[in-house]
Amino acid sequence: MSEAQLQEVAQLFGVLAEDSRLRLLQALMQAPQTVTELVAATGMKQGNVSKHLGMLAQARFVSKAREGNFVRYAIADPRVLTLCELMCGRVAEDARARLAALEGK
Amino acid sequence: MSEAQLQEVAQLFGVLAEDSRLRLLQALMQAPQTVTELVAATGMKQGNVSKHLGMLAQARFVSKAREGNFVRYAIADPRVLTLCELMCGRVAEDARARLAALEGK
DNA sequence: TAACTATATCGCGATTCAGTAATATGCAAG
DNA sequence: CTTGCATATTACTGAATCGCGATATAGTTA
Repeated sequence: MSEAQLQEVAQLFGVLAEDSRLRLLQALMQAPQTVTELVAATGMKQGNVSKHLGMLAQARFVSKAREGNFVRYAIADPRVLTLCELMCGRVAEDARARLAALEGK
Repeated sequence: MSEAQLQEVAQLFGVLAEDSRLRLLQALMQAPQTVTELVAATGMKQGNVSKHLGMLAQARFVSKAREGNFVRYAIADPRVLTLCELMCGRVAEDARARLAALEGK
C-alpha cells in the first residue's frame, strides 16, 4: 500500500476522530436531517454544525441536498455505519471489562 | 450512546488517524516484530516508533511482550484489521473512480 | 558494579484544528 | 429588489500533537 494512500486512509480516520462529527453521524443514522434540525438535535452552534458537515461531506461519508432554503444531509457511505459499529462495540466491550474488574475487586 | 463513550470512540479513531501508526500496523500485519525491526522496516526514528507503538498499545490495538532486551509488538485486536480493510477499500474505490473519470474525459 | 544495547520518555519549535463570534452567501416570499 | 431565514465561510485564539534530538530507564553480560 502506497504512502499517499496511507495518508488518505489516515485522513479519513481523522474525520471520524471527533465526537462532534460522530454525534452528527449518530443523528443522521436516525434519519436524514437539515442543518437546523441537527443544530437542535445536537445543541452545537450552527457554524460548527455546518463546518463539520462540510468535512463529512468532503469525505463523502454524507451527502447534501438542497431543499428550498434548507440543506438536507444524509449518510452516503454505508461503510461509515460498519466502522462506527465496530468501534462502538469495542468501547462497549471495554466498559464491560472495566465494570467486571470493579466487581471482581 | 453516551457522550463519554462517544469521546472514547473518537479517541480510538484518532489513534488510527496517522499514517505513521498505520504504517506500523501494516508492518505488524505481516508478523509480530520488535521496535528495532520496525525502525528498520519503516525508516522512522526510534523515538517516534516507540511513541506511536505506545499509543497503539494504550488503545490495545497492539500488545507488547518483553523478550530479553527487546520488546515484541503484535496486533492484539482483530477489529483493527477490519477497520483498516474497510477504509483501504474505500480509498482504493475512490482511486478507481478518479481514474475512470480521467479516462472518460 | 560497569558497560553495552534496546526501549521509553522529555523538552522544544512548528503545525494543525476545534470552538466562537461575526460576516457573507443563497434562496424564497412579498 | 428588498427583507428575512438557512447555510456557509472567515479570522481568531487556545489546546493538542507531530517529529526531532537528547536523555532516562530497563535488561543483559562481564
